[in-house]
Amino acid sequence: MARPRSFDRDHVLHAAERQFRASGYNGTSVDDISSATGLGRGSLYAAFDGKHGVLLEAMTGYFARLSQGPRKMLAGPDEGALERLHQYLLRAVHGVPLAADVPPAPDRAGAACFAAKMALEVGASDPEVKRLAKECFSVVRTAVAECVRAAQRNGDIDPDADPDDLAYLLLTIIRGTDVVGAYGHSPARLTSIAESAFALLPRPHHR
Amino acid sequence: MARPRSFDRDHVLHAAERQFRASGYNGTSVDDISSATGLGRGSLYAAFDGKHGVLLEAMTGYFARLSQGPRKMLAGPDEGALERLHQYLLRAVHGVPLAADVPPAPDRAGAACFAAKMALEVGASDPEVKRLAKECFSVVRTAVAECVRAAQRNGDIDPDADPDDLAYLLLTIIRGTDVVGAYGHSPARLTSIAESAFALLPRPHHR
DNA sequence: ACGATTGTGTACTGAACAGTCAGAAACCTA
DNA sequence: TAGGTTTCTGACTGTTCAGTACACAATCGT
Repeated sequence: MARPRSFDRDHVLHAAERQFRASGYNGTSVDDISSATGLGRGSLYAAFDGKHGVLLEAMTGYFARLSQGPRKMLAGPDEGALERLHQYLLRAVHGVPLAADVPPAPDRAGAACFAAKMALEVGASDPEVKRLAKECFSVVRTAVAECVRAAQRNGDIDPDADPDDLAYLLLTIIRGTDVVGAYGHSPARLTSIAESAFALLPRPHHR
Repeated sequence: MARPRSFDRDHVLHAAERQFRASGYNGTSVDDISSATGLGRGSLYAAFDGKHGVLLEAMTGYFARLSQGPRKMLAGPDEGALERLHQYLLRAVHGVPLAADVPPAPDRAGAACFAAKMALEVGASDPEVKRLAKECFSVVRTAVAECVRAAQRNGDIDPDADPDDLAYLLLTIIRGTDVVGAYGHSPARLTSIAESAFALLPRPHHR
């Protein structure tokens, strides 16, 4: 009995995320979002309550998408946990996939953690953004810590090491590649960083 | 025969840097800079050629200031190089000092690498900013690599390890703490990250 | 003390901005 | 096919922005 909406909500949020990534939050105007998504200004305000609403929903969608990665890749039996961590590290340093079907990333700068990027720009004055970014970090860190514990149970990582400490360190490395990868290092170098980090993980003392 | 300028250039750039840090580049208006520095718009344009000029000069000044840190802390004889690296790591994860006389940092979010923050926001469309950020990363990485080599010569780090690989990894960790430290972890956790990273450095095999 | 020269602050301009609104369009039901 | 409801569209508003122009004040050599 009413006109149905003619756009796909997720598709719009995706386009907006790309735009925010490219221009930053304050560097993106509502007209930019309108152009990028194809939505008129009116529809934008009706559906998302303006620019800030678009950001929050885009970040929420990103969070849901991001969470699946580490959870799917890192969960599993104790056996093979170390290798899962290895593979996850190798992938994570190359950025967050923008969609489910594009595993690595076309360019590293555009594949930086969306939450981290927005938090660095406006998080200081935007508690909602700050909170969402914290959640993003938390979900990755928790999944990594759980995988470390699994590897410890399997005897692949030194049982004396604090799994939370290691998870914090690995998360820091992954986020660090967002910064240095975007404006410093080549993909090969990022792989090398991941391999170095993995190689330095504390192994159990033999006997 | 002419009136001398009545403001200290470095002091103005410092205040502008604080403002850019707090609000981001696009989130800072020329009036904001004017208020923060006490300079009128006219003087601002005459001395720095507008907002973008202020940013570039502020980043250049930051770069000069930043460079001194790792160079002073990391250079020295081979003996003690490992411990210098240790101390540098412990300090670096807590941020870049805003001035020479305030060693640690009042709040971690405000002490993130200025170059990294600006590069993440506008680097994609601003080659000058991108270049300055790369230089910042490069000077830290080079100093760290040199210190690693010194520690290797002294027998404190595994001579088979690639010092450049280690330097890239350590730089990534330091930059990563800019992100996670600002919006995730406590200072104590940052110290713990630095200690973990240091502890994992590859030591020489004891015979 | 004077005038040339430079710093300083304010007022102005055209453009871009976020947000609003009224009317046109599309859909389902009847 | 007509009615009612929701979405879409594009134009409009007041505000803010970056950058410029200009008048005034301050300083120094002479």
